[in-house]
Amino acid sequence: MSRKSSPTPAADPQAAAQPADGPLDASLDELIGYALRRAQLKVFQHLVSRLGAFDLRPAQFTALAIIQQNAGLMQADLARALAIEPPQAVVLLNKLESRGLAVRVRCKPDKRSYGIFLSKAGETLLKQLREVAAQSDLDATAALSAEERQQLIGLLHKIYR
Amino acid sequence: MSRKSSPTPAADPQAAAQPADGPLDASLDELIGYALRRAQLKVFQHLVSRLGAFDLRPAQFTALAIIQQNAGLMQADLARALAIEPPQAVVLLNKLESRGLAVRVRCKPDKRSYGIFLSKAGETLLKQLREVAAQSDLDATAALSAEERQQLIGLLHKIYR
DNA sequence: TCCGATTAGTTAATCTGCATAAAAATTCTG
DNA sequence: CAGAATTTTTATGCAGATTAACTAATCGGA
Repeated sequence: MSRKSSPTPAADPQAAAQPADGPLDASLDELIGYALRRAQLKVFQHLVSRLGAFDLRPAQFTALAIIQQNAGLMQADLARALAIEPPQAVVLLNKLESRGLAVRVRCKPDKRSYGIFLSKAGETLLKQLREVAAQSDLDATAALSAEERQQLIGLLHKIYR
Repeated sequence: MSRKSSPTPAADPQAAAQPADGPLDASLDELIGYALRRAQLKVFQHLVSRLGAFDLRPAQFTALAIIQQNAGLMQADLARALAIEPPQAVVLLNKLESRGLAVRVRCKPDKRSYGIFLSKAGETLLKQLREVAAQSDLDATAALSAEERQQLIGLLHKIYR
């Protein structure tokens, strides 16, 4: 029995899987949100399987890219950039650091915070990961032409910019 | 390590407290997967907040649409269509049934399985929900023109079809 | 017919990801 | 210097999802 009266239904970050493939139709294909979800799921899962070879998850890959692009940033900045809460940034960084991919460096002026940097190994790995991700992207969107990909990127940017 | 010649340029807390779209760049914007995820997140969260008024989540809305479009289907079919595991379909259906939106009807030839149907109330609500979802879609993609929306839908369909 | 294998659905235990809250350390301010 | 504010960390809890195990019903051959 579900005794879930749900007093606060609004704050719901990541929800369950919505769509799928199969013979069944939901007659929802004209909704951008529905199409977005299904396409995103496919591309995402593709990337997950590729990053699995490195025992990494997409969020960790993204974190590495953010750290490289903003070397020396603080954890709070990283959390904001990833749209996660600070405690999550801690566990994420712990993993990256325990693998020797990133390092926390105490800030001289403010000893509360750290500057975050990629290690040499992190830099090297990230370079590989970028190639892997780019290839995964191409594979997952093999049905599109190069122009269509650019078109799609442009449209998506308009939505979230 | 490396050159920290620029003394902590990360001191850029920024007033814009927007989650995923902050001042920080990940240099990942040319990846379709990255753009897809960010756009999907925005549109999805928009829909979540709209459906919150009905105490429903996107997966439940999708389930209603699938049930309507495939009246009499079995739970295993529903699970497959939603890309979820059977136990999850049970929870989902329990919720819908306890709200009087869907019904399980014992199959005559095979008393193990049920046929799933929308109730009258389910039909009525789904009609509303389709309008809500369509409006949410438009709101979340207000930056796009009508043509661009059609273009986008077409490109997305190519990815997941 | 009867017994084993299979299938549909359910239940329960567990895992995971994420959020909220509180704690610890440091800095800032008046 | 005392108190407020901040950066990070720890602790706790919750909702969603997966696996394994259980029940009930059907099927298939000896």
